[in-house]
Amino acid sequence: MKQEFDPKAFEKKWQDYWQENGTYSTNFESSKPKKYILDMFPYPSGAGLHVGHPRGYIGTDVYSRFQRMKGFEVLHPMGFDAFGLPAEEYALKMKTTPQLSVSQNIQRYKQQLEIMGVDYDWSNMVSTTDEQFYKWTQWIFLECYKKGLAYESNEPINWCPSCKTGLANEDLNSDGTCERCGTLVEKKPLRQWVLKITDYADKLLTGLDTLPLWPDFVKESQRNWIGKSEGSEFVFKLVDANGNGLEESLTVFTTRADTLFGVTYVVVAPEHALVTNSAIVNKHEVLGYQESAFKKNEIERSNQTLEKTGVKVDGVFAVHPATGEHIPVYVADYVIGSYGTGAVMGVPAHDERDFAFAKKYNIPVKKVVFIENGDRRENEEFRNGGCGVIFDPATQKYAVAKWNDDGRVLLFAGGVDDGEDVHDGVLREVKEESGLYDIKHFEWVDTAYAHYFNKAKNVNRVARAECYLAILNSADAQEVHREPHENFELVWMSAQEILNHWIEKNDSGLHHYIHFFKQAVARAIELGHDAVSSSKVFAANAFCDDGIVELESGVNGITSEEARIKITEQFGKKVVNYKIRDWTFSRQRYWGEPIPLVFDANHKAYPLHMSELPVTLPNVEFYEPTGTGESPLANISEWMNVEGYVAEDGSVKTIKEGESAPTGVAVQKFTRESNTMPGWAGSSWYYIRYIDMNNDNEFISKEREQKWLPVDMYVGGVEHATRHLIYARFWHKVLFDLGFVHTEEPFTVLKNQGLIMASDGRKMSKRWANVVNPDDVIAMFGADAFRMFELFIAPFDQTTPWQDDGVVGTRRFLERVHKLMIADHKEGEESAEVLKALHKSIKKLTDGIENFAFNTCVSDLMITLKVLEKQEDGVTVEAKKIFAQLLAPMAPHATEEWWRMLGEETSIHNSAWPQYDEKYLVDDEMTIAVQINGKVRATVVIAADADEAAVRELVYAQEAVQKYTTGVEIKKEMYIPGKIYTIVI
RNA sequence: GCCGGGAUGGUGGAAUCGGUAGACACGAGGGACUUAAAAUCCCUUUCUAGCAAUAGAGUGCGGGUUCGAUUCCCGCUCUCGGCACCA
Repeated sequence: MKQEFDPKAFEKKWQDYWQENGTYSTNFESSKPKKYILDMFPYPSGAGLHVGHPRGYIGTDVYSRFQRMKGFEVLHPMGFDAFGLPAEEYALKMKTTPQLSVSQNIQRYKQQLEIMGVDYDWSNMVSTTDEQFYKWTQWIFLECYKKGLAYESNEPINWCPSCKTGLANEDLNSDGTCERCGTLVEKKPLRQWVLKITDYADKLLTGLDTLPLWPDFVKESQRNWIGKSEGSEFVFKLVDANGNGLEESLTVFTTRADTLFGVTYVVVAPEHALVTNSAIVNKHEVLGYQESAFKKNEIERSNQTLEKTGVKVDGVFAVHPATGEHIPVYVADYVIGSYGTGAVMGVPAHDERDFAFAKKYNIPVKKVVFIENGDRRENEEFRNGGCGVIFDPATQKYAVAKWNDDGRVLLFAGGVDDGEDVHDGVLREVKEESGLYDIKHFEWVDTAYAHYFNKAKNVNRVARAECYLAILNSADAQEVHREPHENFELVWMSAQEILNHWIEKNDSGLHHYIHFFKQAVARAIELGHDAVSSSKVFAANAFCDDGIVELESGVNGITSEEARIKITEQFGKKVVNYKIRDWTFSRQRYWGEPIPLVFDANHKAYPLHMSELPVTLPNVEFYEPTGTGESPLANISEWMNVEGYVAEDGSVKTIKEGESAPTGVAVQKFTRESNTMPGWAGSSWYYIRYIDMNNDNEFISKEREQKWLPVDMYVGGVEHATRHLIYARFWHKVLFDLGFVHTEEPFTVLKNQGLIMASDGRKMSKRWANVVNPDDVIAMFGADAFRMFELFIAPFDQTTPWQDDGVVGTRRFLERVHKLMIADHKEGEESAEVLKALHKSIKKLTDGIENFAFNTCVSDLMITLKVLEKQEDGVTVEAKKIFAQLLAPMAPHATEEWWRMLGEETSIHNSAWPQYDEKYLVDDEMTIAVQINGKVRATVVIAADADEAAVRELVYAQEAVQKYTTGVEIKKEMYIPGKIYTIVI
């Protein structure tokens, strides 16, 4: 053993030793309990790994080493996801074939992982591009096909003109550009295979509730992506300009059935079938609009700030399902053709988008949902009433009642007598209370329901209050006779002053006044009377909250929730909608798994027989995408065209050279499906294959599946929160329903490693020239120091910047450990101090590694090392061994070296994880902080079993305590055992 | 806009069944060793005042509960992520 700590001298040696001796190989038939620990396998790009990538691999490496030492049979495999666009693009750029470049990239990745000393068993590695692997990817596709989950479609799909392939929704950025190249995708009708993931939408959603050990944000992202929305559908019959019924009708989807009576128009997406209806009078205009809408790209269409556009459909009217009213029909591209029914009911009063549209096209706004203020109470007495917002155009001020007792400012308001018309009643009250009789315009603005307690009468009340806008002709006031309890006077204020006053009061009882007032002012501005109020604060808008719905105008209403149920039952039906779309599974590219189907002369599709798998990719020189909607494979006639026959099970068997069909079976010509699968296919099930890599007969044997699934710990990047993790869960659930796997979910625990940013705060990227290469760090500091720093840098799941000069800290630590290890052993009994430090450390590390709290584990070992280092007569060999074992998962090379040096003959990584003994953990004395008025003024050290009286005596013996307590009255004191003695003076 | 995280020294971060804030590490400053430098070792390092003892302030901001709040409650700000004209 050298005196110097020299990682270069032993790292490679042990890496070779571990591989040669199968130190980490998995015994699948072991009787030990299993732990399946999995990394999201990398996509081997040409750039290699930077220091951010291995963070997750190091985390699972530590975790799997720990579990192995704890006695589990561990499966911690690694592989490569290498089909798909990026690999093909890279090969094209390098003027080579993807077969070659992928195998080179895999070699490079493998090397980089190897020098980190990660505990993969490389003899158990998968690549999605291996024929023996994708044979089973094709098999799973066929199972989906046979179950009716794969269908051929010619619907317009996302087409990337640059990548020359169709893409799934999941392959797009949120702005509608291609995730690969940033090009705007087009909608293009294309023959394609689609997987019915929507059949599993509900299972994918409810399954999330069975995954308590997944990060919440991942589950939330998936819920968003699936986008379940429960609502109602209503059918609007259509009539022509003469009121004659048309054959077609219009079905709309809404989550706000309670607003049905507020519908003043209906609107369809440009894609909607109605657009081509023969009854339309302004066909030219409507089709022109459709064309211009199709030309808009996703960015333009999805830009909410963009003004809404649309065209009225002349000659066709919709019949309101409840009122029978004939209402106008529009085409507008703010309606999404692919969601719901592609048609919506327009409720300007209660939907912001409809409001904006209605304002632009002068469509009436009809309010049917009214704000509800305060909590519902028992035995409420119903009252009708209202209030007035009084505006004097001459002074541009509003009249309000200022109460003399508390200075509050309120609207002029009053109750309406039984039998009296509300409009007239409120007008009368407003005049009488304000004394302002010369009103030229009096208009209803809104209604509210307010719950309150009337102190004077001692009753709970709910008031239906109508708010009116009153525009004065003149502000001459008549003298008002007020009752003693009407202790207020009229004051004039600007709209902003009144609003500020109410906002300051922060009185929930005023909420509906603020709601009323804003609308009244907005209306005054709209009518051209108020020219000074800020239009931003007083902008007219839609009321989109739930409230009270009046099914008949002016009649006491029901809640939105009740109304949705009632209206849906009466006029429509309940419907559930999902945002998630079926999975576009065809790629018009070379580098992917061929879809194992063939077509006969009539383009009837047949699955290939199991014996035909794998359908291998032909090796070719040219594989550029064609852009025609077929993959380059379509041009390889010797591959495309096969002779075969339909077997008994309906699948097709091809006839190879020297073979012939069974007698009596008709031989036909077939053409292969030329599309290939998307890059996500192989990664949707690879975790299953690791368990039974070399099984030629099944994708996994029943026994191994039963024993090894599900994955116990799955670790990877946050970027896979939706796509990969939805696809994999989807296939797993399909395999579950087919009886091939026994669990409904594939991954029990999911953890995401945080990103490591460059030290400049940006993402590490060639583009910014800020990439730190792990090979360089390892060359300088050694693999163990690198690994430890990756663990130490921050909590595992937290994004954090890389620090170039940080690795030196863990390197120094290892050098100090080395010094300790090579020092002479202490003979005889270990000191109590060392035992206590070690056992505390065992406890801390055991909990810490289990919880992925690696950063605090590293720091804990540093603290423990300090205790060991300061022992003047050294530490025993047993203590050194325990310390090495604790460190072994994080620093596998150095600890292996020390372990052997200390006389062990088998690998430290197969040794048993140390157990702590509670008896070493108890302290014999405790430190109590003394707080005086909440501030720590002293600490006392006393025997751990001291009682309160003893503590108190010691506390008051402290000079620092006496300084504060002498001659002062002690108001309160208490002792929180083992922690705090607190005194209040 | 809706939903979900986060905010602590010069830096990365530690401590949350409420109980001595700043562990551990980097960096910085000082010292030892050395002809010198590197490496190593020791000391200091939240801010303000003070030679010091010490005092005051302090966990994004404003309130509240409590003997005591980084931790719990209410109201905000900023920031990162997911979804977004999804009716």
